[in-house]
Amino acid sequence: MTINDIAALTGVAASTVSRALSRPDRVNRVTRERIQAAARELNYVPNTHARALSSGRTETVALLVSDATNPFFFGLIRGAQQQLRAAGHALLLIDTEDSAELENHLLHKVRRSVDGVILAASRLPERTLSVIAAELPVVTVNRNVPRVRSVVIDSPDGVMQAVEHLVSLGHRAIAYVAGPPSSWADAARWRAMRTAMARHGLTAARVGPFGVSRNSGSVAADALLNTGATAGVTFNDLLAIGILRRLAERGVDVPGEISVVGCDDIFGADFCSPPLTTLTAPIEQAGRVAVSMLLDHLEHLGETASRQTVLLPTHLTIRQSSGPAPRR
Amino acid sequence: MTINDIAALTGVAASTVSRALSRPDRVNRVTRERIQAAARELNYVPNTHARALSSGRTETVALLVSDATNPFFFGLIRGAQQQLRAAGHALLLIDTEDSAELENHLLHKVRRSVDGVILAASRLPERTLSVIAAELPVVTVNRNVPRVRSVVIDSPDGVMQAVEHLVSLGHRAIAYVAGPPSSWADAARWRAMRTAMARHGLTAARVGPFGVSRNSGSVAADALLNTGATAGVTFNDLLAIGILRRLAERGVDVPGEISVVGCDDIFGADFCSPPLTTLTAPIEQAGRVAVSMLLDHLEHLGETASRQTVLLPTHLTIRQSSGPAPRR
DNA sequence: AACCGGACGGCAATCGATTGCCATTAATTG
DNA sequence: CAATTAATGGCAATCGATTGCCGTCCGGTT
Repeated sequence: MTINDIAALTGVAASTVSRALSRPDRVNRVTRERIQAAARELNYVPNTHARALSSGRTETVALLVSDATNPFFFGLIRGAQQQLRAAGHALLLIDTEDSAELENHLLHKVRRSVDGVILAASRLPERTLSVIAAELPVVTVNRNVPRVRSVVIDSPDGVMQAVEHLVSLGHRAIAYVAGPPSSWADAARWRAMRTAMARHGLTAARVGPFGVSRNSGSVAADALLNTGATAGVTFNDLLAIGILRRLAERGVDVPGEISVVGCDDIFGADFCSPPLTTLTAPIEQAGRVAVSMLLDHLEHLGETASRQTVLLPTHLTIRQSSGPAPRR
Repeated sequence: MTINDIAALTGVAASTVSRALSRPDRVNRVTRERIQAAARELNYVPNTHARALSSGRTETVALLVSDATNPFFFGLIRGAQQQLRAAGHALLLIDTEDSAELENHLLHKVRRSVDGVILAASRLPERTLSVIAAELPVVTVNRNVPRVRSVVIDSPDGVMQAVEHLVSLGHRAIAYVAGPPSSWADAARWRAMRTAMARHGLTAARVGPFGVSRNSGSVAADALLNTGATAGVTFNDLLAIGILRRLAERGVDVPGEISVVGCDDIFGADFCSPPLTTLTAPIEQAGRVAVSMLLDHLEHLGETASRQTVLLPTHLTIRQSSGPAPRR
């Protein structure tokens, strides 16, 4: 089942078999068809590693996520996987465990064994990222670095919508519940939050940073209550759901006493209790777009990129975790 | 940054470098250390593909899931990923889109590029599975095939617990909400359900099969109500959560009018409303164990396996979706 | 002194495909 | 009709590591 077996069987040279299979126009129709028939017959599958070794193309893309258990990434993985399969590429999934060091280490390790990488929620400093992008095709998700192509979900815009929503409901004291300090998205959201608040002559409170797990939600909920805010916008839904649970435990009525707005609209946001008002992000699409950009880039290496950054819109999905500000 | 560069730099043959790095005891201490130092210096990372080509070992394992969006698999992916990283192996994630054909096709495709595969929720017939297992190290999850090692989550036992639970609450008419017909686990659960019911002189109703998505939950809920059952045990939590939503829409009180028990205890099962009574499965552990078994098998190829099947216990986690049977 | 065996390291084949280059043949053209 | 060009397919090098085999050196035996 190697190219040589087929060559022997059809009485041509191995190189011809190779061509018949990968550059069909380079070989005569009848020869080609004979070869292809034989290949099909023998159930031939080219050896990925041999191909990679000689051609340099691996047909494999690595997707680095900071935490494989975070439902946010499920959509991303799904989208990426879909698009990659359509292109006949494989998906190497890598969990960086939220550590910049590990991320860097693993990146170096796979550098030579993939065609490119997608960095979802990279924790790497901008400089490192630039270096890596120079030696390996990279697409980042939710992370903007000069000269590195990226797909970013426009949650800052969404955060503004969220603030408008809350302000229109009479909220004046609104807090931002922060996520990981090394998260670019976190910084962007906080910035947007302050801007939006300022527009109404208000200033946003801020609590955190918190880890992005439901457990951190307990601490976050308590901190949120301490600010005296009547509404909180959280870094992501996981945190928000955790907060909701803690508030329920403490007997705090949501949205009666406090409103909570999440971010991402992950699996579960629509059926937690109360269902979460959140910024719906096109996560799966982000995964698909990231792959498309990467593959596109791979095909036109050397050419100047048409578009370096794709901004995906979000919208506020209002459910039952947000409501009118309580009367004082 | 190849083995040859290091060889040139240290003035030894490439073969010596290779040995110094992979079979340290085959080379003199001082030579070895000189080489290792140089390797570290140059930030050398062996080329995966070259290594795979000559040695046959790829240090890569494929994980095939039937649907990457199903939260059940998240835990599995996570567990597998963890264990693989610990062993320095890579994870190739493959989504078979619930199609036996595609699964088979993709398996053949990756056959030569991985050391082994983990089949989570395989849709393949037993015969095909046997054939594949003969030519490639395989570990299945939740699927029992002779001569193929596997880790199975003992949900049949859990189903019995669930039935006991429901019967003790006064339920007599209990229905099983079935999943995909090609799912081995589904068959096993249904069997367990009938056995458990029979023990009490009862017979279980059965509705389905349904696809495993929340949307199928709507249809399933209606079908479930039609049976007149006062309780339903579902193939999995995703379905159960979908059912819960539909029941809420229709104004049916859970557990007042009907009890619902899920299976797996996925993310979300604890915070849907009402929180779902379900069979808690050690999913992440299953992923870890599957990888361990596979790696272990790889190390002792040829030897007779110590244990072919690992059975992981489940337990019933009682939440608020199950309660006393309604009075008639 | 002759011999033996182990430690060490080099040589070269090998894994399976890709690809630049060249030879052959056929077709086109002035 | 000679000559240029295009189509086709083979040869052999190459990618980067691994590994079986062999030679050399050295210390220890008898």
